[in-house]
Amino acid sequence: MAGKIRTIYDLAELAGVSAATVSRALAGKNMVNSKTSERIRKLAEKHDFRPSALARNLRTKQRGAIGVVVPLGHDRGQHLSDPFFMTLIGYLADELSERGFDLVLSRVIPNQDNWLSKLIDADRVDGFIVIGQSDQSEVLDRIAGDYLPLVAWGGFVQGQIHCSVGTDNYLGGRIATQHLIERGCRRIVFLGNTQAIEPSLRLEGAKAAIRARDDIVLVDTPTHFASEVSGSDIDDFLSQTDVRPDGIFAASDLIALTAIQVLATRGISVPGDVKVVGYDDLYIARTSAPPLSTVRQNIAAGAAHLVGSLMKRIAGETTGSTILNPELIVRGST
Amino acid sequence: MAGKIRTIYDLAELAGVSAATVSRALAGKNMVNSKTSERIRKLAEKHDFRPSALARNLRTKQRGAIGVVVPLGHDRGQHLSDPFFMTLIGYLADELSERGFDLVLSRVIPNQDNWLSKLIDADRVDGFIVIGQSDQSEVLDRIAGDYLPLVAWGGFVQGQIHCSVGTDNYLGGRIATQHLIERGCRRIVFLGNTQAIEPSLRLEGAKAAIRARDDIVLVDTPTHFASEVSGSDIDDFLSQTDVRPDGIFAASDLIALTAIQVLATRGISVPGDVKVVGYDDLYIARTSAPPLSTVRQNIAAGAAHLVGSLMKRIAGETTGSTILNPELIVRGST
DNA sequence: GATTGACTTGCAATCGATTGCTAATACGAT
DNA sequence: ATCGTATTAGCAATCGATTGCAAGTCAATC
Repeated sequence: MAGKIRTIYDLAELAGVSAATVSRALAGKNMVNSKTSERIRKLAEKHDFRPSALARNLRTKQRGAIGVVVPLGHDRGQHLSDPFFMTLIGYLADELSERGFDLVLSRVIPNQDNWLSKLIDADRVDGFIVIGQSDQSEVLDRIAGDYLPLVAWGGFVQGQIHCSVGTDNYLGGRIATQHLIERGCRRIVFLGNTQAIEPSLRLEGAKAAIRARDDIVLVDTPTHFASEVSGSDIDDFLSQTDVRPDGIFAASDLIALTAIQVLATRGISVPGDVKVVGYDDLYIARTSAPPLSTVRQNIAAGAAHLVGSLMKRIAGETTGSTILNPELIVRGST
Repeated sequence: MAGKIRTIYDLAELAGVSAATVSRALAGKNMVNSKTSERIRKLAEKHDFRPSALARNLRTKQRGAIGVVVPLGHDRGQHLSDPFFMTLIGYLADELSERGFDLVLSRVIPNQDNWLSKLIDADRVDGFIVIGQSDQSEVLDRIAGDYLPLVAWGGFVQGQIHCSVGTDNYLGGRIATQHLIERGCRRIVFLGNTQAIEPSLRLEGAKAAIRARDDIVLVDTPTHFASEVSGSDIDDFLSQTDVRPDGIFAASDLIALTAIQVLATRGISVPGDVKVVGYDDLYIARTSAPPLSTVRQNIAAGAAHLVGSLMKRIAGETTGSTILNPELIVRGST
């Protein structure tokens, strides 16, 4: 009975009009008489009929979906569970569904240069949001010339062609380090993997903060850190270095918390012996012991900008990159 | 030049055959002459042409995508960033893309009973994986009669109609509690929100573990705990209760770690004064201080079973629920 | 009474594949 | 030379919408 209505033709027959009219009525075009339109709408509601999105997409060449892609190598560990990415994806899901788009999630292992072209050719989505460009900036730049609807989260570097949204990592690194200096730190260690663009910018900022001071030592990152820095990495590093740090600037909250744990096992107190500042201001930063001082990235705002820019690009406009301001949040660890 | 090939008709013209032949050659049907087929394949490769998935889907009524849906209320906090779910989603992404399916992520606020029907009616995917059924078990059961391709992660209860994959929460709760008892705990607190099915089963298991013993007290969960239990919730609870616990069984690693932090601020040592056991065995359980004893859920295996069952159901078979064995992992917190 | 124009509606082409059926060709067997 | 049987290829319908264009209705205007 009620299950009979599958297509607009069925509904058209039921309503005694043509499929074209049904299509227009359901699409809310004011081209049709308001009474007819209303009647059709009621009927559709009653049989809870929804026109096939697929057929519409074929005709209109719109997909109604956005690809969210996280490039990560298997050799780099299980990245997709990174709480920062996940929080961002959560907000993206909200923003996109509000605008009627599905979110198609892909994780790719960028071992071939054409991973992005392949995704684009598959033609299943209207545009892409790339999260965590890591070291794939050239790939993005190469594509950006031909393919408009693509926006990336992450660091901005002078001269880049693709559109990115992110916080000012350089500034974030600087204010974090300045904060440590103000708290009296003189031997500062930076923990993070500088192969990815964002951490390396944060390190640059940190260097800038100590530039004018010759009483302060910044210990550079050993670049062999995996992007998911583990406790033993940090432990090894602290054993090797002859500088006993009194301040740690970590490139993420996760690294910072790991560092605090490692310090605890060595009997070093935070913030007594060493002060620690993180990056991101995730939920876990608030609940840790001690609560973590950190550089806040406004993830909700970031998601809104990513989607906003992408929508403009889908509409054919070009957009510039967006750089949000990071904000220092001072808590118990410094 | 190279950009001219958009449809199989273009390619057909180029190859001097009909579109039907191109379609069959590209689909790998052995109905076409192998030389013709090879030639067409080469040509497609050269112009890197891929037939429109959309048009195919319209014709074949297959979508090539799976909906992964996380039901959560806004009033229940930002659930999507729950590290357990996210780890699971990561594995699901792998399993699905291996089988050529896209992963369409939706978070829904189940404030209307028809959230699932709406998703199904939208007809954009071949099937659904529901993660974290929480209190929506009836909704799933109601749908399960009519709609085959749906599998849920989570607890299994006798008599349920829908297909679920999960660990034996009852058993997990029992072995966790037995472990605490063996370690000498006599006043045990369960922390978790028993409105959701999984935690409530874990609590049942815990009760079973102490049933035979009358020298042991189990303090029930206050049900007003939000599903994302916060530190202050736990703090409040510990203040209210007159039983000073010597063992805590937390319904998730996250809750367990939060509890350990709260205890630390009260000057209570773990595992000295109180022993704590968590649930899930996430990455964070290994790196916490002290490392967390916990009940391990094999997430990778779970993802494989979810996708496996779903594929069978898409093919028209029915499948029973899968119950994986939880495993106690003993670390420093007990 | 004819013309105009604003509103509505329907016809039919189109998006880009897939596939049942038919037709043509080749090859071996009788 | 004829027939039977595989092979191989093409025609045309189909999936379920959208939309440009044409046509019809009806009231207002000249």
